Amino acid sequence: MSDRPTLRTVAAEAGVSHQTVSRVINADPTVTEAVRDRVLSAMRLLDYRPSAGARALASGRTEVVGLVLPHNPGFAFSNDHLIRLVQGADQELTTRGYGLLLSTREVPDDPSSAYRRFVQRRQVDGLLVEAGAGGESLTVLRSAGYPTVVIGYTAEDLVSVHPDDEGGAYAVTQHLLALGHRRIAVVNGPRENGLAMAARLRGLHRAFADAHRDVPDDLMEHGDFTAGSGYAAAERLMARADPPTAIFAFNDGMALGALRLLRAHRHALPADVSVAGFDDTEAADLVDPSLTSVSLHSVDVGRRAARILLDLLDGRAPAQREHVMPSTLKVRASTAPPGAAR
Amino acid sequence: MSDRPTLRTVAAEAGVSHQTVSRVINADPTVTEAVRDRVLSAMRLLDYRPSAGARALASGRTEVVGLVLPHNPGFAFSNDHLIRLVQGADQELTTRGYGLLLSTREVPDDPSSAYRRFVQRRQVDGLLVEAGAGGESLTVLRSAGYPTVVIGYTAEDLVSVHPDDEGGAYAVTQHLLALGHRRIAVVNGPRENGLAMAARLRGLHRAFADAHRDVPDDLMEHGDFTAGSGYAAAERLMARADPPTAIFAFNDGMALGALRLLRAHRHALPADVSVAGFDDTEAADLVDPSLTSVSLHSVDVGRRAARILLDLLDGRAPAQREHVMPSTLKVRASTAPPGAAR
DNA sequence: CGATTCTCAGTGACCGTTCACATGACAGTG
DNA sequence: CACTGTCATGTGAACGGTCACTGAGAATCG
Repeated sequence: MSDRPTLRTVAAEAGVSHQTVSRVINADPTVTEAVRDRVLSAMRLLDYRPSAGARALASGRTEVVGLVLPHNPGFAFSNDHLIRLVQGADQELTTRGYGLLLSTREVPDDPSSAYRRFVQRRQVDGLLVEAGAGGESLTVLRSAGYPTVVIGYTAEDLVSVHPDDEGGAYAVTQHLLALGHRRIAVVNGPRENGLAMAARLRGLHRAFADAHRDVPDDLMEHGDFTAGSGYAAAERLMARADPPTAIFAFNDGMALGALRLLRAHRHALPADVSVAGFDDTEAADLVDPSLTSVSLHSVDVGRRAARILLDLLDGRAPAQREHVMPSTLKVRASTAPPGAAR
Repeated sequence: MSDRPTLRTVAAEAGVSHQTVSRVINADPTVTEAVRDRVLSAMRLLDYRPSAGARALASGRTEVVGLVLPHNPGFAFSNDHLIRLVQGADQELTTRGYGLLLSTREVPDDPSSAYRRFVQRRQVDGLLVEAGAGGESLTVLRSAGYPTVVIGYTAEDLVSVHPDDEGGAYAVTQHLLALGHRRIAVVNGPRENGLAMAARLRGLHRAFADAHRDVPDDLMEHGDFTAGSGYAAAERLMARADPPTAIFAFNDGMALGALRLLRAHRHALPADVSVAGFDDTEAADLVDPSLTSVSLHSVDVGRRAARILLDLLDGRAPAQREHVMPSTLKVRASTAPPGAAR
C-alpha cells in the first residue's frame, strides 16, 4: 500500500518547508517563481493531492455547500423548477470551486434526513434551503446556525431569493383579461405552499383590480402539482353550471392535466377553453397546443441564491434581505380569445 | 464567539475520557448503558456536533460519494434519465448515511470540472460516473484510483451498471413488427453515445432477424436527443420517396419532436405514422397521442449503482462486473397498425 | 554606512477526530 | 489466594493540513 504523499513529503522532495508547499497550493503571491516551479514539479512527480479532510479540519471550511430540498425524492426530482434550481446552484458553486451536497426528504427525525446530514455533522459551510413546502425543516436547520439562503418565501429572518410569482400571475391574468376572458378559473397548488401561492393569487387579484373587474369567486380548485390532480380539478371546473372560459393552473403539470381532460371531453383548444400554466417546463413547448406559461427562470434563481450564499461565506452581507427575480410570460398556443375559431 | 464543543469538552462534562465519547458516537456496544446515557445527555446539553472534517482526517473516510455527470449542466439537468439516476443514487446513499456530491461538466482541464473536485482534492470515498457521452473523463477519473462504479457502458475494466438497452429496443421493434410495420425508421442518438446506441441497434436488428425480416437500410437519422433534432430528423424521413410507417426514436425528446413534425404536417396519429420513444419520461404520458416508450427504470439503475459502490467501499466485491437492469416496454397510444382508422 | 523595513521562507503548535495500545477492576480458575 | 482472562475505559500519538510567529537576507533610507 503506497501511502499518499503529504505536504511534508512534497516539501522534502522539493527541498522546501511544508508551509511553502501550502503557500503554493493556495496561490500565495509571495512565493518566488523558482520555488513555486520546484514545488509544482515535486507535486506532479509524487502525484500529490491535498486531503480535503485535513484542510477542512485546519481551516474550518469545507468548501462544500448543502442544498436542501425538503420534499420526498420522487417529487423533488420530478419537479422542473426544483431541478433547475439545483442546476443553477450547481453552476455557480462549481465555477467558484465549491461542492454541492444534495439532500432531499423532509422529516427531521428521519436519520437519513437533511437534519442528520447537515446539522448533526458539520460537513458544509452553508446551506441553500428550498422553502417550497414550508414545513418545519427550515426552523430545524436554522438552529444549526449555518449561513443560510432560503430559496422561496420565508417568514423567518433569513436572506431569501424567489421568483416574481406575483408578477408572473399578474401577467397571465392580464393576458387572459385582454383576450376577453372573464370567467378565469384557478387551479391552485397545495395549501402547504402557502406563501408562494398567496403571491400568485395577489398577482391575479391585482390584475383583475387594475382591469376594474371582479374575480369570479367560485372558480378555484386545489391540486398537488401532479398532472392527475390538474385533470381532476379541470373535470370539477368544467362540470359547473357556468364553467370557466380559461383555466390558469399554478404549475405546468396541472395545466397539462387540464389540457388532457379538455381534449378527452372533445373541447376545441384553445377556442373553447384557454389554458395557462406556471414554470415554463420543457413539456410546455412540446404539447399541442403548446402551453402558455410563466417562466420563473429557475436556473437564475438557483444561481443567484448560490452567489449570495458564497458572498455571505466571504463575509459580504447582501444588500437586501429579500431578492425577487423577474419572471416572464411566455404566450403560446393554448390561450386565445374565448370562442375564437381555431 | 462561542466555540463549538469538541469530544473533550463533552468528555469533561460527562466525566469520562474523550475516547469513551467517541465510542458512544460510533455506537460501540462495549460502552455501559449508564455511561452512554451520561455522555448522551452531556452531548445534548452542550449541543455537541461532531466535525466531519476531523473525522475524515482521522479515519480516512468522508462518507461522501461523488456523482459525475460528464455533460454540460444544461443537458444533464434536462435529461430525464440522468435526473432519475441522481434520484436513485440519492435515495440509496442517503438511507445508508452517505452524502452525494454532484459534479457536472466534462472538460478535464476546466478548473471547475469533476477532475478538480474529486481527483485533485480527496473529498469523496468513491465515484459514481455516468458514462453516457463516453469521452475521456472516465479515464481521467480512473487515474484517481477511487472505487468507481460506472453507470452505462464502458470498455474499461470497471464495475458497471446499465439498463437493458438492447432488450428495450428489441421489445419496441418486435411490437412494431407485430403491428404490421415494415418500414421502421430509427432516429438514433448522437454518435458519442456509441455503446448504448449500439446496444439498441443490436436489439432492433435481432428483432428483425427473429421475425425473418430485413432491416430497411435507408431509414436511419441521427439527432442529439433534443426535441428540435427529432423534429428535423422526422422531417427528413418523411420527405423520402418511400417514407416510413413507424418512427422509433432513441429517446422521448426526439420522439416528441417527431410527433410535433407529424402533427404540423397534418398526419393522422397514430394511423398514418406510429412513433415510439425511449426513456419513458413523464411527458410521454402527457402528450396526445401518449407516447409508446421504453422505461429504463433509471431510478433503480441509480440506486443499484450506489448500492454496489457502497458494498465496494465496505470491502464486498460485486459478483459480476457488468450489471444489466431490466427495461420495460410501455405501449401507449402513439403506436398502431399502419393505416389503422383512428 | 548602520538602522530599518520588506520580502520570502521556515518552525512548531494546533484543529478534532480515530487508532493502537495501556490500564484497572472484577470474575473465574486451579 | 495468586493468576489469568475479560471487559470497560483511559492515554497519547497520529492524521495532514493551516495559522501565527520567527528569522535571514536584500532593499531602502536618513
